[in-house]
Amino acid sequence: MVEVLNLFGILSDKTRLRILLLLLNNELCVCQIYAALDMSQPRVSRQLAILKQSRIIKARREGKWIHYKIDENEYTKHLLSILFLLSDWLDGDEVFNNDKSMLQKISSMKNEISSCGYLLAGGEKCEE
Amino acid sequence: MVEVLNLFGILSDKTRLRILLLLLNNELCVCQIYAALDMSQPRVSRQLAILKQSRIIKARREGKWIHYKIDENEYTKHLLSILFLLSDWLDGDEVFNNDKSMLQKISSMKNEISSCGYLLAGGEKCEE
DNA sequence: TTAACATATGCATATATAATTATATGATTA
DNA sequence: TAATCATATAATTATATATGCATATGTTAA
Repeated sequence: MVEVLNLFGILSDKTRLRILLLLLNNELCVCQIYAALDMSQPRVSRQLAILKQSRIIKARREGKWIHYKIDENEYTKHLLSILFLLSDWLDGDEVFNNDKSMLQKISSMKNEISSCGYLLAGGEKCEE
Repeated sequence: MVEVLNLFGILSDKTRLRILLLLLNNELCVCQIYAALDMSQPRVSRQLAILKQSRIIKARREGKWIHYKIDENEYTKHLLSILFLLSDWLDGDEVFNNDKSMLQKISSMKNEISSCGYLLAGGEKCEE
């Protein structure tokens, strides 16, 4: 029962839930996630660390970037069933839809994302 | 998305999850719940109040007793799908199975349950 | 090797929430 | 009406956890 409770604890946080819904069909780097969610980088990284420690997601380094995706194991098998129900339930949800369309826009960008403005139009540098 | 998050928050507490799993197929009075879970009455009542306020369960008074059952509405439709997945996932879980067999034992008792000992063999009075 | 960049993490703080104990409420029965 | 019983709730305390800010780590490029 501990596993179940832990899973629901994971899913009861808005940041984590939004991250997982983004990762449901995609492998993404940290910058794409915080840009899509319009959140600070530490905020996203902290939750990614929690998800990783619970063996819900897996990291893969590629140069400067670290990509995350859902780790497929016995535990996440159940998670995926739940997320599947959810994507149905959330159909029409404003936050959910907005996250998805944001992701769409930036799916091919990585270099254009900056940690100070989250998503800079033309890849400008941060102003200090 | 708020509803979804609230639901997962509800399900991430062990006391509440165990209560909901008991109520999945039964209407029960408070005393049966705290006896089956071997918990104090206030502890159970507090969580029942939270579940009721979230419109997950419904109360029905019958004399001295108050019976609770899952409130069937648009919201709990999704909850039930999840609980259904869960009862499968938890198959073999010790706490889950123990709760169920405890409930079995006391399903026909109500007068034999006392708030001081939770479940008294022959309906004795509490000793002060 | 230095600068720039992507990501992670330590610390401090704020907030939420569960449990216990004691007591209140409301119904029944003597 | 008084006593008893089932349940609810208030107050306190303890604990967990999310976030922001600052900074550390590790990689690439100049």
